[in-house]
Amino acid sequence: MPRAAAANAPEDLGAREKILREATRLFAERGFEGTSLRDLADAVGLQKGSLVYHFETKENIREAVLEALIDRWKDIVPQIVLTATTGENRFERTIAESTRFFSEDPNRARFLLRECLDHPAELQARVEQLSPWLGLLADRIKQGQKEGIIHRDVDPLVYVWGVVLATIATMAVTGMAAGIIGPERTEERIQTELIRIARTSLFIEPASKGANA
Amino acid sequence: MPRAAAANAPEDLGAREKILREATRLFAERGFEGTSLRDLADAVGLQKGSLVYHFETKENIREAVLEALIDRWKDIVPQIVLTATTGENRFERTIAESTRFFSEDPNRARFLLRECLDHPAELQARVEQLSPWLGLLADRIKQGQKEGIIHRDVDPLVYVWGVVLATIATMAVTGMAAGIIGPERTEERIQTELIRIARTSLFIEPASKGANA
DNA sequence: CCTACCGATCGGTAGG
DNA sequence: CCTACCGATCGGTAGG
Repeated sequence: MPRAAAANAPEDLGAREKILREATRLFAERGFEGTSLRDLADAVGLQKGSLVYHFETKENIREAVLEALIDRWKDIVPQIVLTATTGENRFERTIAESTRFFSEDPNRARFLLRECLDHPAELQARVEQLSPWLGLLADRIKQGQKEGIIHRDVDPLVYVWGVVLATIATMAVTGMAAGIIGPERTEERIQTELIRIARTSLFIEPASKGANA
Repeated sequence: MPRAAAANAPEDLGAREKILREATRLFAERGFEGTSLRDLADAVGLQKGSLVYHFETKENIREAVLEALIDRWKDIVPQIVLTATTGENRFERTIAESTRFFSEDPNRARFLLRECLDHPAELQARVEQLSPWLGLLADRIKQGQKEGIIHRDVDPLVYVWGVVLATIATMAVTGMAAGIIGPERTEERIQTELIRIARTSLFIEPASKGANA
């Protein structure tokens, strides 16, 4: 019986994970303030007292969801940086890997975007933990500038931040775009154009695929 | 005394506008569900019963805030389209005008972004009303493609949607960026890079200022 | 993990 | 536009 925070008995993991999964979805769709413990308990199939048993407070559930999301993100970032520095088609593969995390579950993007709005200071501190990794990507861009294959007037860190933010925002509201750009192949067209903008605004000349150092 | 929706007596405009102004701010900062009628009444300096007297329901306040925001946006869009089709430095001036509406009050961007998350279907319908204007911008891009000054592989509508969304998202979380890209000239650097990305990914060659048709 | 229950606050009404 | 008040729901507690 996990009365405190850290414990995790065998059967317990299932319950905690189920709660976190449904909480991610509901917080993403309706927001933290728009989701009651009752809503969440119903979605999981428990009584709300049981949620308190596992997490003590609603606020703790929010933090656990954020923590789990950022942990999964951290697992992926090193791989992204590696992709950005080795092999062929680096750029396309880097963007694709960055996008996948959010495109495979847009609720991650929605939850993160809501957190940016609800708790900007906390999110800023979290994102600063990723600074070293973003710095590595920025260094790659600086190197490309010296090599003459990347536009000299790119602001490397701002560019990286812009691409990350644009990816999250695009994925978060992906459903809305259909009304403007038409219902056919909406997601694919957005994805393609996002990559095109990111590539064309970065590299100097050969915009065709496979042309990156 | 305006008992119904449409009325507006002389002294009444002041109260309604005050309520809408504080509601925009609070909904932007804390979200609709995170703002109680009590919070709003305190901010305006009234009793919450008085808010109900003016708007009948909390939901009506949300709709009035959205309506007011979109009305102000609609006033600006035609001017933006005009700028995009005449005069020198069209591109820079077009982006600058598009950005100003949100940069002069980031709470507009925050509220709109929250609405996109809270009520995607409703926002989609609203944005569709702007479709003709966005279509005009897309037409300008298509013309530029024929003239050979804009990349042929640009997806015009998706590009326009992407720039609008990136602008709103950037302005909405502008405070967070300082943690990543440093505290100096943060906003200016973001603005500059956003314009650079938009310009470079659109025009084929002469990226220097003043070079647009 | 459930049942029963708590004070506080919610949006909204009534009456003036 | 205020005062007084309503039932419903909120997050959380107690006890098992």
